[in-house]
Amino acid sequence: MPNKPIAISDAESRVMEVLWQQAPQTSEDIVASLLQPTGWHEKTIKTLLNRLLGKGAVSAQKDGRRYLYSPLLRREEWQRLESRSLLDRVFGGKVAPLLAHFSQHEKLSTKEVAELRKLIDAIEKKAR
Amino acid sequence: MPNKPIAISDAESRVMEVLWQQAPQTSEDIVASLLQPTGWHEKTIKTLLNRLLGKGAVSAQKDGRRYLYSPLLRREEWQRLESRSLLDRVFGGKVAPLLAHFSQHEKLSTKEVAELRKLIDAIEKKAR
DNA sequence: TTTATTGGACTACGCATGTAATCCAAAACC
DNA sequence: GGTTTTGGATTACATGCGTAGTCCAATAAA
Repeated sequence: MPNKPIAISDAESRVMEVLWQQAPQTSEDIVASLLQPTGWHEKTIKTLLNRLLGKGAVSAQKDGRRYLYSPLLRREEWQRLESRSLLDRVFGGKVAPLLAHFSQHEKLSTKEVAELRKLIDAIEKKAR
Repeated sequence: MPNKPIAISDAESRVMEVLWQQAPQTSEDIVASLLQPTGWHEKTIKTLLNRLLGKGAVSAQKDGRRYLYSPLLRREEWQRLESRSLLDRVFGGKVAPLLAHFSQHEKLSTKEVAELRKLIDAIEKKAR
C-alpha cells in the first residue's frame, strides 16, 4: 500500500510554518515564534511539536539535553495535498470551477491578475 | 456579533451535495442516493442529516409522518468559505501562489487552460 | 552536595466527527 | 384492535484536535 499522506491539523500547521521558515530550531525558538501571534501556552506548542513528531512530519536531532527540530514534510507537498483535497471535496476535482469561483468572489488586485496572465501564458507555451 | 459561519464536516458535505442537486427530499431519498457511493449505513446518513439540521445548514418541513429536507446553506457560499479557508491557511491569503501551485502541480487539460484564459480576459475587461 | 529549574514524556479533558445502535410513538398491516 | 413496521430522536463510542497540566530525569544554580 502507498504510504498514507501525513495529515496536519490546523494548529499543527502553524508550527510547521515556523519550521519551514527556518530549520533546525529548538522547541524554545519555536515557542518564542508562536507565543505572541497565537496566544498559545508553551505547553500547547510543545504538544503540537510532539504530535508532529509522532506523525513523522518533523524530525528531532538530539543536541545535548534538548532537540533540534526540522521539517520532514515539505511545504510544497503539504500545499499540494491541501489543494487537492479542496479541489476534490468542494469542486469535483476540476480547476476551472475553482478559478471561476475566485474570479467572481475574490477581489484580485491588478498585480494578481497580471500574475495570473503570466502564468497562463507560461502554461500554454509549455503545453505545445 | 456576526453570525458565525456554519461549519460542515466532510461526511456532512456529502449529504449537502445530494440536497444541492435536488430539494426538497425525504431522508429516504437522501439515503437512497448515498448508500451505494458511500457505503454508509442508513443510520449514519440520518445522523448526518440531523447534525446538519442542528447546525442550521438544512431545514425540515413536516410532511405527514416524515420531513422534507432542503438546504439552507447555499453551495456557492460553502465553496466560498472553503476556498477562503484554504487560501488563508495554506497560501497566506494570496491567489497567485495558489494558481502558480496548480499550474505547476496539476495537469491542466487544454480545455481547462482555455477556460482559464477566458476567465482572465473577462476579469481584465471588467477591471477597466 | 542539595536544591531549583527546565526540557521533554505522559496524562487530561471537552468537543467534533465518523459511524452506528437503541428507543419510541405513530402509521400501516392483519 | 393487536401487532409490526418505520421515521425520527436519543444515545453510544472510538479517534482526532485544541488546549493544557503533571511527572520526571538531567542540568544548572547555590
